[in-house]
Amino acid sequence: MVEPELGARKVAVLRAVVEEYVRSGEPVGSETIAERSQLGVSSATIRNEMAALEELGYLSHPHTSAGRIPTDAGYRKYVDALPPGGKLRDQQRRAIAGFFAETMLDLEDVLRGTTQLLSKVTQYAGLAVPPSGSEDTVLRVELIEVGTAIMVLVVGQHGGVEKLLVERPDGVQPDDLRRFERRFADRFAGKPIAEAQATALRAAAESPGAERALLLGVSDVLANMQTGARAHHIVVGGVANLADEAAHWRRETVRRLFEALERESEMLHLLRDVTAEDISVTIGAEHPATEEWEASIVAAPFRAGETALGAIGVVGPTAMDYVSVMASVRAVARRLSELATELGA
Amino acid sequence: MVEPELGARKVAVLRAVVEEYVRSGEPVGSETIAERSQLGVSSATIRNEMAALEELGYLSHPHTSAGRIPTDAGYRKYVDALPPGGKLRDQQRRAIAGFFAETMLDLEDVLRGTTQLLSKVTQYAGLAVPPSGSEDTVLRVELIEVGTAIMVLVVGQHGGVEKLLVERPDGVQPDDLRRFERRFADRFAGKPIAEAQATALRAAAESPGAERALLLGVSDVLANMQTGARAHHIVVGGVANLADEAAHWRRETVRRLFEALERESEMLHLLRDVTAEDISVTIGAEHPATEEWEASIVAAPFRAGETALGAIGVVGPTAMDYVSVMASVRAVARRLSELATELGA
DNA sequence: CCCTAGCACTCTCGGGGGTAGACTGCTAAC
DNA sequence: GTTAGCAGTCTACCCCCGAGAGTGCTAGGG
Repeated sequence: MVEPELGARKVAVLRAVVEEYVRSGEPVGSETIAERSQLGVSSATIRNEMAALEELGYLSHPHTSAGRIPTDAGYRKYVDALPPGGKLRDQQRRAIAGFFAETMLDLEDVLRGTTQLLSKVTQYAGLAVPPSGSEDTVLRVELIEVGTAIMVLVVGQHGGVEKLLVERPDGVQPDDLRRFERRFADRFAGKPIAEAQATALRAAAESPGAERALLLGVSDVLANMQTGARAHHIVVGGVANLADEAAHWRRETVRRLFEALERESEMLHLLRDVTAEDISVTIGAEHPATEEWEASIVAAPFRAGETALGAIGVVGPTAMDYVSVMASVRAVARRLSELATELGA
Repeated sequence: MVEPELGARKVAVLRAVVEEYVRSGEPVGSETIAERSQLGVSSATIRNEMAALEELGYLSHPHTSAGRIPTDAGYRKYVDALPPGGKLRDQQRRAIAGFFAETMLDLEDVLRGTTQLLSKVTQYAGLAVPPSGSEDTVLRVELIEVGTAIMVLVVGQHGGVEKLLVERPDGVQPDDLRRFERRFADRFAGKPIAEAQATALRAAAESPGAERALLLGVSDVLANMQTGARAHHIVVGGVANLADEAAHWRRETVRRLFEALERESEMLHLLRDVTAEDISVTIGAEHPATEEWEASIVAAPFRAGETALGAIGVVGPTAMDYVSVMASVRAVARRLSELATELGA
């Protein structure tokens, strides 16, 4: 694709239009831009620039006598042209600092809180994808009698816990459980989840009845740690903001958005893909998922040390305050990484 | 309060108005009722009855030349007059049976699925309150090294697991942990959560540094099992339906509803209160919470054997299909109780 | 005494028409 | 390259009006 090099003034006009539209929610006219932007040119000049920007596909026109609104491509251009280090408003900075000053030691709680923090700070909805566990290793395997069943419980190196009840195999005694537990410890402890899972499955095939059933249980639990259960869920906070900010969202769009948040899987892919970069912005039609609901997603990964754990982000209308949201997401991701590094070290 | 004894025909008219309004979403006229209900009287008679019902506070009038809509009191009267055993539509029966035919062994997953089932079957949103744990007893206490911290993990008799990371006290060795673990087992195993928590707290006061820190951790975990963490969360499914059915809900109302679902606490009280009865219906202004968002909640408790565990329910507009929703909630609660009884036995 | 037919009355909803206002795009001058 | 000025276009809004829906009331009938 040819990247049309825009003049500095066109960029300035585009920025002014985006920011004014985000602020007011209404199509922006040339007069407004001429007044509010510090460009020192008349509205006629702005009109010419706007016409050019429309030609280039960055702005559009609801109808002849209306002002301009940015297209998805326009938002993209705007975001890409943004100066790298965004500033937080004091209030936001304080909210974020305050949140991370509290001591919280359970990652799940932290993420839940994080989504609420993001939604409070940005006025949109906050998202978080918990660690998938695929980088984790097995720390401990426990077999515990619960009622008539056996609970298979695995603890990961990063403090993740996953459990499953399996039917108690006939004739298994408490002593047997302890014996199995020791055997499992020898076999699995310290191994990466995926490898341990494969081992468990292989071992199950060669083992007699009782141990077989338990090994299958272990395998299931490990499978869940990798891809299932906790890891398949995204954490969402502040969804009420979506129904509100929705002032200029159609009902139907809101409904679709909620459905997607509940289906989780596509949202998950979208956020997982983010893990490679520093911060990523997906705008409207750029992604089949977001196209459907005219939304943008700003997301950033968080890490413990060098290993990527998960991602956090914000969903909002394409007409969102990108500067502020990007700064917030980046700041929260950084703090979260620090916290995770500290915990996991 | 004087209970005005309504004539049978008034009850029939009220029922017809409620059902027609729920079906169509529009104010109902006397003509419509005369045609569709099998009362065999003319619209003029219906008009008289309607005027009387309005006088009694069961119906209201958006404006002079509009039909009637039920008031909250009208819905209440209608619900109370409903014949006890509601019938499920075949499709609903099948969906419910299918859901419970799958083997699921983790209560949390089951509840999550339950809310989605309810929302699918009723077209409103499904709710569930997990067991509070206050009826639970301690099955096992584990101390596990995770990174630089110690994870305190407690398993309850019903298979609930709760954990917390605490900082590792200075100079604690793996052997010490195992020693503490044995001591904790002697002290806490088999005791009710509340009692164990009190014991842990008392013991902490009398113990030296290292053990003290861990006992405090145990106490915190037990406290969470009773009232915190998991128990403070409600499970919600199918919220997208609220933004949809909202066809005749104001945006603002939808937003408030979502906020409440996220705040959780008031919703929780509302549902906890339900635990006493068989099935409970809260309509609009009957409860300060539901008044604000013009919604009704149909809820029922579920039990394992004799002990009440939690509750499930459905939130929807006051103009909901009570017959169908009540039948569904009742059926799901019954199946869920069976399942829980089986698991906990 | 209850029910019903009929009718006058009320009020909303939707469409038509006309206008004010907001922008644009163009042209011509600087 | 920029700007002032102006004609042209399209929407949003207001007002008005008539159709239609539904009520309440009254008078008559079983």
